[in-house]
Amino acid sequence: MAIINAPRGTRDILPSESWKWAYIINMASQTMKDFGFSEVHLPIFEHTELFSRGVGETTDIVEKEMYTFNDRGGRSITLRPEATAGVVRATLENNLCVQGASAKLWSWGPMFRHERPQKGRYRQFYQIDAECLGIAGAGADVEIISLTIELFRRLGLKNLEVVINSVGCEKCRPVYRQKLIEYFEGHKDELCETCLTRLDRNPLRILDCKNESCGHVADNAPDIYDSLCDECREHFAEVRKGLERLGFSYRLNKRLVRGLDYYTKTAYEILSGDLGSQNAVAGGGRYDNLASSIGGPKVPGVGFACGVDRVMIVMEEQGCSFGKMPAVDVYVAALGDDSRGAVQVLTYELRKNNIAAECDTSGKSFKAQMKAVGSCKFACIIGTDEIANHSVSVKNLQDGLQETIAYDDVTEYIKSRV
RNA sequence: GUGAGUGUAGCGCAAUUGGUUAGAGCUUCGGAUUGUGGUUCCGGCGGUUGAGGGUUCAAGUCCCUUCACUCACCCCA
Repeated sequence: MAIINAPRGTRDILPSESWKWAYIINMASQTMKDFGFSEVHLPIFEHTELFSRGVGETTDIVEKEMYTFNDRGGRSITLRPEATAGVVRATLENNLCVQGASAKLWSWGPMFRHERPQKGRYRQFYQIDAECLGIAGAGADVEIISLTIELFRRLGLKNLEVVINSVGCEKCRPVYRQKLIEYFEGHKDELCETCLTRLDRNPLRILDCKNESCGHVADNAPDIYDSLCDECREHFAEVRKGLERLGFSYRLNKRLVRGLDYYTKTAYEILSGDLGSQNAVAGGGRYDNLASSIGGPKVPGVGFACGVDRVMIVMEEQGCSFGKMPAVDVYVAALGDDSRGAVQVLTYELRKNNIAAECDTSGKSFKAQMKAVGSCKFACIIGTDEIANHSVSVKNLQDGLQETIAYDDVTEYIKSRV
């Protein structure tokens, strides 16, 4: 019988990598704390409706990428394809944003999208996510963008590009949408097949199409900046001013249309050239209508998601540091079977004192145990002599010098030296 | 969902135009005067060549099917 393997698009994060993941998450945690964001843990599955209404019925995510199933009660459940909808749901449900209060929340964990896997794209992938809810002003947008940039700065990522745009609001976007439809109607024969269906469903997405012919048509399409209402125009100007004040450089891309319907006003992405085709390490924007689209009051929000898998790829590619790999400091070796019990006792004693210690439990010979010390700093050796003297032979594995230490002093001896 | 490429030991690889019993290296395990690691030396374990079928005297090698992985399209983190 063939061995069962992990489902397509999933993978195991093994010891050789997991400590690097911990480094990234710890860095995120510290950065979030410095920016005043509080961590939340949310469900990995939600009612399907949350995403179909929140993310948008016509988005690729909802149309073809969700892991949806009926649970035993007949409810339609979906493994979260993104984090924002869940955070907004939790904020409303727990009244974190009532009476003018705002909430700054962050989270991290797995997301699920049924796509064909490739470099930097998995069916189960991990995102670090931050959301600022209840603040309509551009200051919140700037804070979120600066948070993203600062996280990457701390992680040591280089050669990133910040791309921003404004996609308008419920007042001005319909106007722009109509202009686009009128324009593209006149160039139907030059559009690709998918763009023809986008024409009446989501014409903004045509701007984003990478098809050459569509690109040429889109080059001459009406400019969104000519259609922005005063409020959106001013908001966008303030975001840009804020970014410049903080000394960030960025690129404007009026064709940046993100694949999720809930974005209003600010949309941005952070791109890396070291990722291959999937070049976004983070993306986000403002979503002032999301709360009301899932049945809540109108609560403005802005946030971002960062792909941990992709950050990892870029960091490896650029040779970034992940800090020190965790290592055991002390190896306790038994010389002769009679001392195996004493070895386990001493090992536990060291561990109780927060000293990382290891001993053999598989019956290895003394020689084999000594071979296993690896990168330890000290070896503690217990044989019949040591048991008789109530002592331990402690060998410094860096200089090879060995001392005999009274058993009761060993923990202190090691503690002061690791 | 579409396209291309790749599947040989735990890992990364080799095997002439199809030709004996598929090989080294690393890892692992054991050993080198029976109480002392990293280096070195010696040895052992390890494979239904992804799976199934076909062509052939003969298939890791050629053909078909299938599965998996990778990259790309699409879309995005």
